[in-house]
Order: sequence, then C-alpha cells, then structure tokens
Amino acid sequence: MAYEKKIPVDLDCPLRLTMSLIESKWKSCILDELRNGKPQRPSEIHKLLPEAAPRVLDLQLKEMVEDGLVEKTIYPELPPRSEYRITPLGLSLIPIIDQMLKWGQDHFDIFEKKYGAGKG
Amino acid sequence: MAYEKKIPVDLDCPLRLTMSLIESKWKSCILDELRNGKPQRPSEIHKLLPEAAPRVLDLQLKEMVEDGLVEKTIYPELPPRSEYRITPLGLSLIPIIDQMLKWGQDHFDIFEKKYGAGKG
DNA sequence: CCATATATCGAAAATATTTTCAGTATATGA
DNA sequence: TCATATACTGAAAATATTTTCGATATATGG
Repeated sequence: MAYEKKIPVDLDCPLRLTMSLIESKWKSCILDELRNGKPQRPSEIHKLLPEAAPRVLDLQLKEMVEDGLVEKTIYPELPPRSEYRITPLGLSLIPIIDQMLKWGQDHFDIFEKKYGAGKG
Repeated sequence: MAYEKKIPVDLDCPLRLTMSLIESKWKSCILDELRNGKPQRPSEIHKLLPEAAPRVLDLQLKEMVEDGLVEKTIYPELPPRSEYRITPLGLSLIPIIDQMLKWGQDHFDIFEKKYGAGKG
C-alpha cells in the first residue's frame, strides 16, 4: 500500500486516544511548560526545551493546535511574533501530566540505578 | 554517527521517564489487560489485542519485563508455555492508566466528531 | 508422515518520527 | 551592506518503531 498520512489520533479505544495525543517525544513537556497559562512565544519554548530542535517543536505545536490542546495567536508585526497558550482542553490533561511527573520522581532512583551513567 | 541502540528509558526528566515506559503503541494496553493481576499466556494476550502483531507484543513485553513492569514465568513443558504477570511496579502505573482511560472516555466525542469516520 | 499448537527469534520490509539543513521574509542596528 | 532576530516551511537525512515473514523446536492427534 502506498504511503498514507497517519490518522491524527487513535480512536480505537479511549486509552489509546489519550496516549496518542501526548505520546510524541516533546508534547508532554510542552504541556508542562504551558501549564501556568501564560502565552509563550516559539523562541521562548525553544529556550525552555533546548534539547528539542525548533522544527520539531513547530511540528508538534502545530498538531497540538489542530487537536485543540493549545491555541496560537499570530501578531501581524515585524519581526514576526506569535504566541502559544494552553486551552481548557489542554489544561484538563494536566492532572495526568502531574501524576506522571510524580510517578517519575518517586521511581527515578530505580531506573537511574538500572540504566543510568554507564549501566547501559 | 553509526547506528546505536537507543537508551531504554529516558532519564532526562521524571515526566519523560514515565512516558518512555508506556508510550510505545501497545504498552499501555498491555498494562490495562494485565491489571487484574492474573497471569496471561502470550497467546491469550494476542487474543485480547488482536490488532497487534504477535511479534510486537513479544518485543514490547520483553522490554516491560526488562523495565520491571511485568514478570515472566517460563514453564519447561511441551508444547511450550509461559505467562506474563504484572508486577507491583507495573501496578503502580495503573492509576495513570485509569486517568488516561477516563479522560479518553470523557473526551471521545470531541475527537470522534473531529477525526472520526470520513472526517480525516 | 503431516498439520496444528505453542513460544520464540532473526532479518528485513514498511512506516513513522525526529532532526538537520537551507531557504522565505523583513525590520533593526552596527 | 551585512549580521541578527524572528517565525515559518519544504525537503531530505537520520533514527526508531512496527509489521511481516520465515525459521526453530517438539508433543499431540489425524
């Protein structure tokens, strides 16, 4: 079969749906950075997540806008300016992000010991 | 740079750590299927998740065993028999799975309307 | 002897994701 | 004029993931 654009979200089951919205490498981090509700410019987000290539953030933010987790405002100025802000829908995912954050904190040591520095 | 095996889990931050343990296509579903604590044979898991290729479940279960989310018992019988059972560590992720499940249920309609049958 | 069930594996093919790179555009300030 | 900052894009390269396929092994039942 020829290449076909993947379905944006996974409607097979509610669990897969939720996962598919946030499982890309940087989406959960982006949500975490925008959680305070403050609009952020792309360049600011890049600074907050310096390990992510700007292009990836662009692409992932675009999907998040499409999915309704984030909204974008473009100001017709020069040099160009735009801002991303978390939506109520995106905000409703924050408790999940929080729980994952906490789980990761609580269990970090186990995985540090197992896989960390030189244990690969 | 030559191909190099990826780091098994992401130790960059607690959030990425948690995500990296469950973000593969079928891992969250596998956890959900094993949540009741009953050991399951590979062939049973395949039946529960018929859309996943057996090979993928093999590979993902192997990683989950390595990560300590699931444990495996091999019975030295013929024909071969083995069982996978969720561990306490895996069980500790179930509240997150539950929250994602619930979120997906609560918001399914939005995404059904947006992306479902013919709206692609 | 042959098909079936069972679990597992290696290898390759197919797909998807992430990253890099070079380009668009335009105001500002050296 | 030239570098810089800003946001954005297309294309291709690099990587990763998922799927398919064919193979191993061996008891059981036809």
